[in-house]
Amino acid sequence: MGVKERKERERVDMKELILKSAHQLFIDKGFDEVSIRNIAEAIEYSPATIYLYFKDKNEIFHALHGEAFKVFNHFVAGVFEIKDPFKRLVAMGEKYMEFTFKYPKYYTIMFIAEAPMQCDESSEGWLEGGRALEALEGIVAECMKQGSLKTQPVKAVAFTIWSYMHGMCTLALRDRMKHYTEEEREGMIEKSFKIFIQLLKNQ
Amino acid sequence: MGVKERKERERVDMKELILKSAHQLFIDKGFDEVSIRNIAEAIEYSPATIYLYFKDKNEIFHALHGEAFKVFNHFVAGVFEIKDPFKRLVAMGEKYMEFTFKYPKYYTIMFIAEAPMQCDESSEGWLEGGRALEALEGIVAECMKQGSLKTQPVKAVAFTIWSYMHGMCTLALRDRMKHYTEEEREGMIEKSFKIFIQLLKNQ
DNA sequence: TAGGAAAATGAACACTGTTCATTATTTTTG
DNA sequence: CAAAAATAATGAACAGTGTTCATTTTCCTA
Repeated sequence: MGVKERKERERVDMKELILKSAHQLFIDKGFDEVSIRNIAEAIEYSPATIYLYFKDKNEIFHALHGEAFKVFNHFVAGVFEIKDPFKRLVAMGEKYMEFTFKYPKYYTIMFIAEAPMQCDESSEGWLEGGRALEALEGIVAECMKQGSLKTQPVKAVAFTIWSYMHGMCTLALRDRMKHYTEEEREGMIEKSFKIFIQLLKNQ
Repeated sequence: MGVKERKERERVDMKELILKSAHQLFIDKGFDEVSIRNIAEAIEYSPATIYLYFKDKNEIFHALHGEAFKVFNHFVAGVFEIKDPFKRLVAMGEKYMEFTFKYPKYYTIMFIAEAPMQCDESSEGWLEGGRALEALEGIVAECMKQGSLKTQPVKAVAFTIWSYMHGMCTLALRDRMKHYTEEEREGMIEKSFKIFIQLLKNQ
């Protein structure tokens, strides 16, 4: 009498199949450029079938949003091996940039795409994202304890750092550095990052 | 024999009519949400007519991109009255934020929307944008001369400041501050801005 | 094996940007 | 002033989008 159980399994499998396919297409083309029909074709089902497993395209967005944060957290996990908190902070920043340019579509869905607003903050993506932010705040707090950062409200400092990293990454990602010459552009991010680190340190 | 001249005038008028209409719709709804048919309907012409005056929707994007930067430059123009360069820098940052939240659609087209790539850097928008960046660099240079900023490569420092401002504004604009409670969110931007100013100053 | 539930689908709806042959208007010419 | 040429505007179409729903197919149970 395990029919119900099997059906449930099949349902989960189907959701995963859709998501896996959407995921792949998404990395290649970006969310807006992937259509329900694309996904349907890839898994050899009718477009209407997708709607039996996901309410709408936004619900697929959600799932990918969560996925992206998981990939991110996994990607930066290595830096927590670093003992010195300030070095860890710097490494975190470097990893952040690396992630941005390695997975621009992920970055877009995580931080740039207009958020699917009906979602509760308890969704996979926001939870996973919150974890990343808490990790940053943890490092910042440690730095303050250690004395490598001036003691100030931890959350606000972490937010300041995040803002800077995010700003720089998105300016580059969205091609808003045309004002700089080719050569300038090359080193600008690197230089700026060093300057910002110095700003933080020299307090 | 002023027919040619009049026709040219009419052509310019028509382009302006289209743009004016597109502009209004755009501010209300954003670029992606405005369709050629919307614009056509607003000016009481057929959609096909639009294509006699603009190559495609992207060319309209361009024009709006330029417009947005003009509005921006006009919006922040007041700060140049301020004598003290560091105070001018701070005022500039405040105006930047004010602009962002007052004209989110403008901000989006200026800095967030995927840039229309076929465009040469000599387009209206980039020129006007370059002017804004140069203004910032000018202020930064003055601050260094005055001693209120540590002497460092001007362009890189200006880019660092811009990155921070841009990052914070886009995180807010794109609703990526859900991790903070309502009360936190209120003051977070303000606090962070103060922290950043202090970071710059205390060198 | 028949009947009912569940799953999958084809076709449609209302949109989108864009093109192009056709029609309407305006200007020039005989 | 009328005919011809040039210009301007359009309706209809194409290929695409997200989404819905009546219909069909598949599966499970009695």
